Amino acid sequence: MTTSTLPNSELAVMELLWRKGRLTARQILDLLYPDASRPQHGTVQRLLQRLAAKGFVVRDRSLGVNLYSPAISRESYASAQLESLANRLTQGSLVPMITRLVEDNKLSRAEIDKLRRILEERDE
Amino acid sequence: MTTSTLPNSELAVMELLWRKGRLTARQILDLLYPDASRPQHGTVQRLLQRLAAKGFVVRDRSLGVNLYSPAISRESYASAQLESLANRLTQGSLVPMITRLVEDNKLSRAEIDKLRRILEERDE
DNA sequence: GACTTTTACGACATGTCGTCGTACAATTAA
DNA sequence: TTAATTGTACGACGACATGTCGTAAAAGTC
Repeated sequence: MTTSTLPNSELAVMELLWRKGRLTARQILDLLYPDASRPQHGTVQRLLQRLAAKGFVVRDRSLGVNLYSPAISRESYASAQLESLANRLTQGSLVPMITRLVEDNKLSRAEIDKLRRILEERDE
Repeated sequence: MTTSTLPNSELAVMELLWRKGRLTARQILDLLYPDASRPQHGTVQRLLQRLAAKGFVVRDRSLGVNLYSPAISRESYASAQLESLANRLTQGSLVPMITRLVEDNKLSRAEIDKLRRILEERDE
């Protein structure tokens, strides 16, 4: 199951779905193009169709209108991307990347604390 | 400084440079296309040129031939990609991604231990 | 039944990727 | 020092991805 990387436009749609949970195409249109002067219907429909084809959204046809919801959580997508990054660059390990971030002080104290807590839970 | 994401072919070149440190175009050609039947010179040269344009490789012209070496370490590139991933998906935080990986048992005990050690060093 | 909304999808312009080939510069061999 | 070989730069292209419309058919509403 190769979780592909989504292009910006599709990610923007997922972003909305992740935030709101469940939307119609029209709602997405309104949120995505608030100042819509032109009829971008097609665009949204296309994006939704591509996302459905990739298995990222689920269509609920039971009502008259299609309701779209995420088929994958943000965390799943994000962690899959992280895994794929590690596989591509550092033999699947997170260690080199995180080491570097720590050395470069890219992680806040709070972030480090949270990470430590998470890692410790698996370690009783 | 937007560290762009490298396409596969360019990443393959960087992979060699990261491994070997410093190579001529010809060495890269031989390593990249061991069974080279066709004259892929141009391809490698093109890739190298694009990488140079993006600032990923350094050219050393001092000798007759160009010597190419990485301008960015694997760890820098990897951690920059990780940062960009976090910014795009989880408000810049690694916590949600790593939490998910831990919950899904995607991290080995060894990996978890290493990460804990790294995080603790910043914490005396 | 006429009008509006929704859906599906073809089309396309633009851009990136991976690859060649060719023209020119530099090196080496005769 | 010419000729042959090797190295460099870069234009060109097909293939495919991306972002966007438009339109035609299906569904729902008045």
